[in-house]
Amino acid sequence: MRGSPYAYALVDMDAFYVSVELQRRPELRGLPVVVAGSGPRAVVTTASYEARRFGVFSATPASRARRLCPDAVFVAPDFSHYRERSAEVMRVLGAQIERVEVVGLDEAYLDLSGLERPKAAARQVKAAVTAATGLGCSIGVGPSKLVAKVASDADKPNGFLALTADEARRRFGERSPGLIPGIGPKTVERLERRGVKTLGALGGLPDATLVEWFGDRLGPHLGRLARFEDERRIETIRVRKSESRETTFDHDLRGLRALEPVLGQLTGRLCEDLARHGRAGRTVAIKVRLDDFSTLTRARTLRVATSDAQVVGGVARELLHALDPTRPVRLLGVRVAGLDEVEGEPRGPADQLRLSL
DNA sequence: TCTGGGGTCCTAGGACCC
DNA sequence: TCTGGGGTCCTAGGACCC
Repeated sequence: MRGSPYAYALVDMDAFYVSVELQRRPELRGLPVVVAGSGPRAVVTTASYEARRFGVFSATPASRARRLCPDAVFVAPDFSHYRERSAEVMRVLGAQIERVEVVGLDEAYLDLSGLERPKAAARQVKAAVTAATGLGCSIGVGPSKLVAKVASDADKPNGFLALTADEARRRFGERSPGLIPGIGPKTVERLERRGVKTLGALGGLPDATLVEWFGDRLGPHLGRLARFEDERRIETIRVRKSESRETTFDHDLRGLRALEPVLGQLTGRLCEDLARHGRAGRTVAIKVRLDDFSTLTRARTLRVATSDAQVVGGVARELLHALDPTRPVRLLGVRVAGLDEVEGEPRGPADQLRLSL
């Protein structure tokens, strides 16, 4: 990118799950299609652009989606299929560009730094993805991940937009801070309460003010984001730090008697997958969401990492008994964290010596 | 008819150590 | 007795992302 030694692209697959389903069921093309679970508490995973016109988006409760768009075709999600199609897409990206950071099933950053014509390279990637998979994508290009991401969001579906940081500031200066990934609804509200309604206004605030409002780390960070200042680099390898299984009940459950078998099933699934991948962790945690949507977590850290269902299950059960929720429970989850630490043993002086050598 | 599932990172406070 | 300061580990909650 002009003036910057760095260049990144963000590739975002257009309505990915829906697009994948439409390839299997082409007769649905042009119709409002919604990928969503079937239970009473299901939410929309992805909505086709036709369905979005009715106000149906990702995370819309399925019941509400039905009301907003009674003619929509509902399709049950098939994540193992989406994972396969995602791998196909990522293989195309990897064949075109050396350094790729996969962000989710439908998103990836490309490092275009050092290429003579980064924009041309990104256009070529877009064509290659569609040629190889038949799926559409939108690509943003910029001198930082942030500019690339916001540019990709600004021109979709089937979009392509390259911006400098300066161009991004000018183009989005009057837009809400919520446009920036990392500035969510809570922060937008806190800003609005203080009269800050645009990215331009936020970016122009003195650090001292932002520190006063949001603390000495978050405050200045928000200012930098608003000015599209972003130093993050591509991370081609991500180490998973925790793994969890959780479930929301169709109807709330009450009492340990009802919850315990579910906890056992969740633990079984989690530990089986952990063991299969040779992963283990030291911290066992449970998560309980009550009928009022408040969420409680309890955790205990062990001396030794484990993926043993008996061990994890025993700790999880103890945590649940100690918590003993009296209100009806709508969600129960179990998590193992600390997966990235040294295998097995706690860190004594000998380990520290070994690690420092 | 409210609000999935799987993650990451940050903050704040307490315990504990030197 | 009127009271350090820094560092690490841990827990709980919360914001946010795809």
